[in-house]
Amino acid sequence: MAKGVAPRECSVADTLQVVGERWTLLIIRELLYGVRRFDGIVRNTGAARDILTTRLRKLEEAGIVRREPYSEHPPRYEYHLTAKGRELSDVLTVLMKWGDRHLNTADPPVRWIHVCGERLDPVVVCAHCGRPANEGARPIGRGALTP
Amino acid sequence: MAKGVAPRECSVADTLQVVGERWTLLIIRELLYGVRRFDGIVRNTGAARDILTTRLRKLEEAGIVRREPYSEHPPRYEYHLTAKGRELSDVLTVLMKWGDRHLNTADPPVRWIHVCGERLDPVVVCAHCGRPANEGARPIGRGALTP
DNA sequence: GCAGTGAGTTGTATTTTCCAACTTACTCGC
DNA sequence: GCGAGTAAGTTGGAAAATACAACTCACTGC
Repeated sequence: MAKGVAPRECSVADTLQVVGERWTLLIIRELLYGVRRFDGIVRNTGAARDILTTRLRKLEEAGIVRREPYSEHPPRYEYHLTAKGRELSDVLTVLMKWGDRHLNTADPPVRWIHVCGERLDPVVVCAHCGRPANEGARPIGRGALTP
Repeated sequence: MAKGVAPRECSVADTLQVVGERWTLLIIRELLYGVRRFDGIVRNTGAARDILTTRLRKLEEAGIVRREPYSEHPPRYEYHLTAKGRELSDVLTVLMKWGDRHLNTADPPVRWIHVCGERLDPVVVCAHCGRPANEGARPIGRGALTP
Protein backbone atom coordinates (compact mmCIF):
# COMPACT_ATOMS: atom_id res chain seq x y z
CA MET A 1 0.00 0.00 0.00
CA ALA A 2 2.94 2.24 0.60
CA LYS A 3 4.60 2.87 -2.73
CA GLY A 4 2.78 4.19 -5.75
CA VAL A 5 -0.98 4.06 -5.67
CA ALA A 6 -3.59 3.50 -3.01
CA PRO A 7 -6.28 0.86 -3.23
CA ARG A 8 -9.67 1.79 -4.61
CA GLU A 9 -11.88 3.88 -2.36
CA CYS A 10 -14.96 1.82 -1.84
CA SER A 11 -17.85 1.38 0.54
CA VAL A 12 -17.73 -2.36 0.02
CA ALA A 13 -14.21 -2.44 1.42
CA ASP A 14 -15.22 -0.13 4.27
CA THR A 15 -18.19 -2.31 5.16
CA LEU A 16 -16.08 -5.44 5.11
CA GLN A 17 -13.65 -3.72 7.45
CA VAL A 18 -16.50 -3.68 9.98
CA VAL A 19 -18.37 -6.93 9.34
CA GLY A 20 -16.00 -8.88 7.09
CA GLU A 21 -14.05 -10.80 9.69
CA ARG A 22 -14.76 -14.45 10.14
CA TRP A 23 -17.86 -15.19 12.28
CA THR A 24 -19.09 -11.61 12.36
CA LEU A 25 -21.91 -12.02 9.85
CA LEU A 26 -22.93 -15.30 11.47
CA ILE A 27 -23.23 -13.52 14.80
CA ILE A 28 -25.49 -10.97 13.15
CA ARG A 29 -27.47 -13.80 11.60
CA GLU A 30 -28.13 -15.24 15.06
CA LEU A 31 -29.21 -11.90 16.43
CA LEU A 32 -31.60 -11.52 13.50
CA TYR A 33 -32.99 -14.96 14.34
CA GLY A 34 -33.67 -13.69 17.84
CA VAL A 35 -30.88 -15.49 19.67
CA ARG A 36 -29.75 -13.04 22.33
CA ARG A 37 -27.34 -14.87 24.60
CA PHE A 38 -23.70 -15.78 24.46
CA ASP A 39 -24.04 -19.53 24.70
CA GLY A 40 -26.78 -19.60 22.10
CA ILE A 41 -24.59 -17.75 19.64
CA VAL A 42 -21.66 -20.04 20.43
CA ARG A 43 -23.82 -23.10 19.79
CA ASN A 44 -25.42 -21.92 16.57
CA THR A 45 -22.35 -20.44 14.92
CA GLY A 46 -19.66 -22.86 16.06
CA ALA A 47 -17.31 -19.98 16.84
CA ALA A 48 -14.83 -20.29 19.70
CA ARG A 49 -15.92 -18.48 22.87
CA ASP A 50 -12.91 -16.20 23.00
CA ILE A 51 -13.37 -15.12 19.40
CA LEU A 52 -17.04 -14.49 20.01
CA THR A 53 -16.19 -12.23 22.93
CA THR A 54 -13.88 -10.05 20.88
CA ARG A 55 -16.30 -9.92 17.94
CA LEU A 56 -19.19 -8.85 20.12
CA ARG A 57 -17.10 -6.09 21.69
CA LYS A 58 -16.09 -4.81 18.27
CA LEU A 59 -19.65 -4.88 17.02
CA GLU A 60 -20.75 -2.94 20.07
CA GLU A 61 -18.05 -0.38 19.43
CA ALA A 62 -19.20 -0.09 15.83
CA GLY A 63 -22.76 0.62 16.93
CA ILE A 64 -24.16 -2.55 15.39
CA VAL A 65 -24.84 -4.40 18.62
CA ARG A 66 -26.22 -3.12 21.91
CA ARG A 67 -25.64 -4.94 25.18
CA GLU A 68 -28.42 -4.99 27.75
CA PRO A 69 -28.00 -6.34 31.27
CA TYR A 70 -30.53 -8.96 32.33
CA SER A 71 -28.82 -9.88 35.59
CA GLU A 72 -26.46 -8.13 37.96
CA HIS A 73 -24.08 -9.89 40.27
CA PRO A 74 -23.28 -12.41 37.87
CA PRO A 75 -23.25 -9.55 35.41
CA ARG A 76 -24.98 -10.94 32.35
CA TYR A 77 -26.01 -9.30 29.15
CA GLU A 78 -28.28 -9.90 26.23
CA TYR A 79 -27.16 -8.82 22.81
CA HIS A 80 -29.44 -6.89 20.49
CA LEU A 81 -29.01 -5.38 17.06
CA THR A 82 -29.28 -1.64 16.70
CA ALA A 83 -31.13 -0.16 13.72
CA LYS A 84 -27.76 0.07 11.98
CA GLY A 85 -27.25 -3.62 12.62
CA ARG A 86 -30.72 -4.65 11.49
CA GLU A 87 -30.04 -2.99 8.16
CA LEU A 88 -27.51 -5.72 7.50
CA SER A 89 -30.36 -8.17 7.04
CA ASP A 90 -30.33 -7.41 3.32
CA VAL A 91 -26.72 -8.50 3.14
CA LEU A 92 -27.56 -11.80 4.78
CA THR A 93 -30.60 -12.26 2.55
CA VAL A 94 -28.59 -11.85 -0.61
CA LEU A 95 -25.78 -14.10 0.62
CA MET A 96 -28.38 -16.73 1.43
CA LYS A 97 -29.93 -16.52 -2.01
CA TRP A 98 -26.58 -17.08 -3.68
CA GLY A 99 -25.88 -20.06 -1.45
CA ASP A 100 -29.31 -21.53 -2.11
CA ARG A 101 -28.78 -21.21 -5.86
CA HIS A 102 -25.22 -22.40 -6.12
CA LEU A 103 -24.36 -24.51 -3.09
CA ASN A 104 -27.57 -25.98 -1.72
CA THR A 105 -29.42 -26.48 -4.96
CA ALA A 106 -31.13 -29.65 -3.83
CA ASP A 107 -32.74 -28.38 -0.65
CA PRO A 108 -32.07 -25.07 1.03
CA PRO A 109 -31.66 -25.33 4.82
CA VAL A 110 -34.03 -22.42 5.39
CA ARG A 111 -36.90 -20.97 3.38
CA TRP A 112 -38.50 -17.66 4.23
CA ILE A 113 -42.17 -17.00 3.95
CA HIS A 114 -42.76 -13.39 3.10
CA VAL A 115 -45.53 -11.30 4.59
CA CYS A 116 -47.35 -11.66 1.27
CA GLY A 117 -47.70 -15.38 1.89
CA GLU A 118 -45.40 -16.53 -0.89
CA ARG A 119 -42.00 -18.05 -0.46
CA LEU A 120 -39.56 -15.16 -0.43
CA ASP A 121 -37.54 -14.78 -3.61
CA PRO A 122 -35.35 -11.78 -2.85
CA VAL A 123 -34.25 -9.60 -5.77
CA VAL A 124 -32.16 -6.46 -5.77
CA VAL A 125 -33.83 -3.77 -7.83
CA CYS A 126 -33.51 -0.07 -8.52
CA ALA A 127 -35.88 1.86 -6.27
CA HIS A 128 -36.72 4.23 -9.11
CA CYS A 129 -37.62 1.94 -11.98
CA GLY A 130 -37.97 -1.43 -10.28
CA ARG A 131 -35.70 -3.19 -12.73
CA PRO A 132 -32.79 -5.37 -11.55
CA ALA A 133 -30.04 -3.28 -10.01
CA ASN A 134 -27.31 -4.98 -11.99
CA GLU A 135 -28.95 -4.17 -15.31
CA GLY A 136 -26.54 -1.91 -17.13
CA ALA A 137 -25.44 0.28 -14.24
CA ARG A 138 -22.32 2.45 -14.63
CA PRO A 139 -20.10 3.68 -11.84
CA ILE A 140 -19.00 7.30 -11.40
CA GLY A 141 -16.98 9.02 -8.69
CA ARG A 142 -13.44 8.88 -7.32
CA GLY A 143 -13.64 5.16 -6.54
CA ALA A 144 -14.81 4.26 -10.02
CA LEU A 145 -11.53 4.67 -11.84
CA THR A 146 -9.96 1.62 -13.42
CA PRO A 147 -6.43 2.48 -14.46
CA MET B 1 -18.42 -28.38 17.19
CA ALA B 2 -17.86 -31.89 18.46
CA LYS B 3 -19.91 -32.32 21.61
CA GLY B 4 -23.62 -31.72 21.80
CA VAL B 5 -25.13 -29.81 18.93
CA ALA B 6 -24.02 -28.78 15.49
CA PRO B 7 -24.08 -25.21 14.26
CA ARG B 8 -27.07 -23.98 12.32
CA GLU B 9 -27.38 -25.24 8.76
CA CYS B 10 -27.37 -22.15 6.65
CA SER B 11 -26.68 -20.98 3.12
CA VAL B 12 -25.18 -17.78 4.48
CA ALA B 13 -22.52 -19.77 6.29
CA ASP B 14 -21.97 -21.92 3.22
CA THR B 15 -21.57 -18.88 0.99
CA LEU B 16 -19.14 -17.28 3.38
CA GLN B 17 -17.15 -20.48 3.34
CA VAL B 18 -16.54 -19.78 -0.36
CA VAL B 19 -16.29 -15.99 -0.55
CA GLY B 20 -15.97 -14.92 3.08
CA GLU B 21 -12.22 -14.91 3.44
CA ARG B 22 -10.43 -11.61 3.57
CA TRP B 23 -9.84 -10.05 0.11
CA THR B 24 -12.08 -12.47 -1.76
CA LEU B 25 -15.02 -10.13 -2.24
CA LEU B 26 -12.68 -7.30 -3.17
CA ILE B 27 -11.18 -9.48 -5.87
CA ILE B 28 -14.66 -10.11 -7.20
CA ARG B 29 -15.35 -6.38 -7.04
CA GLU B 30 -12.35 -5.73 -9.26
CA LEU B 31 -13.42 -8.35 -11.76
CA LEU B 32 -16.87 -6.76 -11.87
CA TYR B 33 -15.19 -3.43 -12.55
CA GLY B 34 -13.48 -5.04 -15.52
CA VAL B 35 -9.99 -5.35 -14.08
CA ARG B 36 -8.66 -8.60 -15.49
CA ARG B 37 -5.02 -8.83 -14.59
CA PHE B 38 -3.06 -9.83 -11.53
CA ASP B 39 -1.20 -6.58 -10.99
CA GLY B 40 -4.33 -4.52 -11.43
CA ILE B 41 -6.10 -6.52 -8.76
CA VAL B 42 -3.10 -6.22 -6.46
CA ARG B 43 -3.05 -2.44 -6.93
CA ASN B 44 -6.75 -1.84 -6.46
CA THR B 45 -7.33 -4.16 -3.53
CA GLY B 46 -4.08 -3.74 -1.60
CA ALA B 47 -3.85 -7.49 -1.04
CA ALA B 48 -0.45 -9.17 -0.84
CA ARG B 49 0.56 -10.95 -4.05
CA ASP B 50 0.86 -14.38 -2.45
CA ILE B 51 -2.57 -14.12 -0.88
CA LEU B 52 -4.04 -13.01 -4.17
CA THR B 53 -2.57 -16.06 -5.88
CA THR B 54 -4.13 -18.49 -3.44
CA ARG B 55 -7.48 -16.68 -3.47
CA LEU B 56 -7.67 -16.72 -7.26
CA ARG B 57 -6.90 -20.43 -7.34
CA LYS B 58 -9.62 -21.14 -4.81
CA LEU B 59 -12.12 -19.03 -6.71
CA GLU B 60 -11.24 -20.87 -9.89
CA GLU B 61 -11.77 -24.17 -8.12
CA ALA B 62 -15.13 -22.94 -6.85
CA GLY B 63 -16.22 -22.09 -10.39
CA ILE B 64 -16.46 -18.37 -9.70
CA VAL B 65 -13.45 -17.30 -11.71
CA ARG B 66 -12.22 -18.53 -15.08
CA ARG B 67 -8.60 -18.11 -16.16
CA GLU B 68 -7.88 -17.34 -19.81
CA PRO B 69 -4.38 -17.30 -21.29
CA TYR B 70 -3.44 -14.14 -23.16
CA SER B 71 0.21 -14.99 -23.64
CA GLU B 72 2.22 -18.19 -23.75
CA HIS B 73 5.89 -18.45 -22.97
CA PRO B 74 5.63 -16.10 -20.25
CA PRO B 75 2.43 -17.91 -19.44
CA ARG B 76 0.02 -15.14 -18.54
CA TYR B 77 -3.66 -15.25 -17.77
CA GLU B 78 -6.59 -12.93 -17.54
CA TYR B 79 -9.19 -13.53 -14.88
CA HIS B 80 -12.89 -13.45 -15.68
CA LEU B 81 -16.00 -14.05 -13.65
CA THR B 82 -18.22 -16.97 -14.57
CA ALA B 83 -22.01 -16.55 -14.53
CA LYS B 84 -21.92 -17.94 -10.99
CA GLY B 85 -19.42 -15.26 -10.06
CA ARG B 86 -21.31 -12.43 -11.73
CA GLU B 87 -24.30 -13.30 -9.59
CA LEU B 88 -22.35 -12.09 -6.60
CA SER B 89 -22.77 -8.53 -7.86
CA ASP B 90 -25.93 -8.25 -5.74
CA VAL B 91 -23.93 -9.06 -2.64
CA LEU B 92 -21.48 -6.28 -3.44
CA THR B 93 -24.28 -3.87 -4.26
CA VAL B 94 -25.96 -4.40 -0.91
CA LEU B 95 -22.68 -4.18 1.02
CA MET B 96 -21.97 -0.91 -0.78
CA LYS B 97 -25.33 0.51 0.12
CA TRP B 98 -24.82 -0.22 3.80
CA GLY B 99 -21.37 1.38 3.71
CA ASP B 100 -22.70 4.43 1.90
CA ARG B 101 -25.43 4.86 4.51
CA HIS B 102 -23.44 4.20 7.64
CA LEU B 103 -19.77 4.78 6.99
CA ASN B 104 -19.47 7.21 4.08
CA THR B 105 -22.48 9.35 4.79
CA ALA B 106 -20.85 12.55 3.64
CA ASP B 107 -19.81 11.48 0.16
CA PRO B 108 -19.87 7.96 -1.20
CA PRO B 109 -16.72 7.01 -3.13
CA VAL B 110 -18.77 5.59 -6.01
CA ARG B 111 -22.24 6.28 -7.29
CA TRP B 112 -23.94 4.07 -9.83
CA ILE B 113 -26.12 5.37 -12.60
CA HIS B 114 -28.77 2.84 -13.43
CA VAL B 115 -29.92 2.07 -16.96
CA CYS B 116 -33.08 4.09 -16.18
CA GLY B 117 -30.96 7.22 -15.89
CA GLU B 118 -31.42 7.75 -12.17
CA ARG B 119 -28.84 7.26 -9.50
CA LEU B 120 -29.12 3.64 -8.42
CA ASP B 121 -30.79 3.15 -5.06
CA PRO B 122 -30.70 -0.62 -4.63
CA VAL B 123 -33.44 -2.23 -2.58
CA VAL B 124 -34.03 -5.88 -1.79
CA VAL B 125 -37.63 -6.81 -2.47
CA CYS B 126 -39.80 -9.89 -2.73
CA ALA B 127 -40.10 -10.93 -6.36
CA HIS B 128 -43.77 -11.78 -5.86
CA CYS B 129 -45.22 -8.71 -4.20
CA GLY B 130 -42.48 -6.14 -4.65
CA ARG B 131 -42.43 -5.16 -1.00
CA PRO B 132 -39.18 -5.02 1.00
CA ALA B 133 -37.80 -8.50 1.59
CA ASN B 134 -37.22 -7.91 5.28
CA GLU B 135 -40.85 -6.95 5.90
CA GLY B 136 -42.23 -9.56 8.23
CA ALA B 137 -40.63 -12.66 6.76
CA ARG B 138 -40.55 -15.88 8.79
CA PRO B 139 -38.08 -18.71 8.44
CA ILE B 140 -39.01 -22.36 8.07
CA GLY B 141 -36.90 -25.46 7.50
CA ARG B 142 -34.26 -27.41 9.38
CA GLY B 143 -31.93 -24.40 9.68
CA ALA B 144 -34.64 -22.21 11.15
CA LEU B 145 -34.71 -23.68 14.63
CA THR B 146 -33.73 -21.47 17.52
CA PRO B 147 -33.33 -23.63 20.61
C1' DG C 1 -24.55 -29.34 49.59
C1' DC C 2 -23.77 -30.66 44.69
C1' DA C 3 -24.69 -30.68 39.79
C1' DG C 4 -25.60 -27.58 36.32
C1' DT C 5 -25.81 -23.17 33.66
C1' DG C 6 -24.06 -19.00 31.74
C1' DA C 7 -20.47 -15.97 30.35
C1' DG C 8 -16.49 -15.30 30.05
C1' DT C 9 -10.82 -15.70 30.62
C1' DT C 10 -6.39 -17.90 30.09
C1' DG C 11 -2.64 -20.53 27.96
C1' DT C 12 -0.84 -22.94 24.39
C1' DA C 13 -0.76 -24.88 19.64
C1' DT C 14 -1.80 -24.19 14.96
C1' DT C 15 -2.91 -21.40 10.86
C1' DT C 16 -3.02 -17.29 8.29
C1' DT C 17 -1.43 -13.20 6.93
C1' DC C 18 1.87 -9.76 5.92
C1' DC C 19 5.87 -7.98 3.65
C1' DA C 20 9.80 -7.57 1.07
C1' DA C 21 12.86 -9.57 -1.96
C1' DC C 22 13.74 -12.64 -5.66
C1' DT C 23 12.74 -14.99 -10.23
C1' DT C 24 11.51 -15.66 -15.03
C1' DA C 25 10.44 -14.10 -19.43
C1' DC C 26 9.52 -11.03 -22.14
C1' DT C 27 8.90 -5.75 -24.47
C1' DC C 28 10.29 -1.11 -25.31
C1' DG C 29 13.21 2.91 -26.19
C1' DC C 30 17.38 4.52 -27.78
C1' DG D 1 22.01 -4.98 -27.90
C1' DC D 2 21.42 -3.32 -23.36
C1' DG D 3 19.41 -1.60 -19.45
C1' DA D 4 14.81 -0.26 -17.63
C1' DG D 5 10.28 -1.63 -17.19
C1' DT D 6 6.26 -4.79 -16.97
C1' DA D 7 3.86 -8.88 -15.61
C1' DA D 8 2.88 -12.74 -12.68
C1' DG D 9 4.10 -15.03 -9.72
C1' DT D 10 7.32 -17.69 -5.63
C1' DT D 11 9.88 -17.86 -1.37
C1' DG D 12 11.17 -17.22 3.52
C1' DG D 13 10.67 -15.45 7.85
C1' DA D 14 8.17 -12.50 11.22
C1' DA D 15 3.80 -11.12 13.12
C1' DA D 16 -0.96 -11.66 13.99
C1' DA D 17 -5.24 -14.16 14.28
C1' DT D 18 -7.68 -18.50 15.34
C1' DA D 19 -8.71 -22.71 17.46
C1' DC D 20 -9.33 -25.60 21.46
C1' DA D 21 -9.63 -27.09 25.88
C1' DA D 22 -9.55 -26.16 30.58
C1' DC D 23 -10.50 -23.08 34.25
C1' DT D 24 -13.07 -19.41 36.92
C1' DC D 25 -16.87 -17.07 39.11
C1' DA D 26 -21.44 -16.37 40.56
C1' DC D 27 -25.23 -17.95 40.85
C1' DT D 28 -29.91 -21.47 40.42
C1' DG D 29 -32.51 -25.63 41.33
C1' DC D 30 -33.09 -29.73 43.59
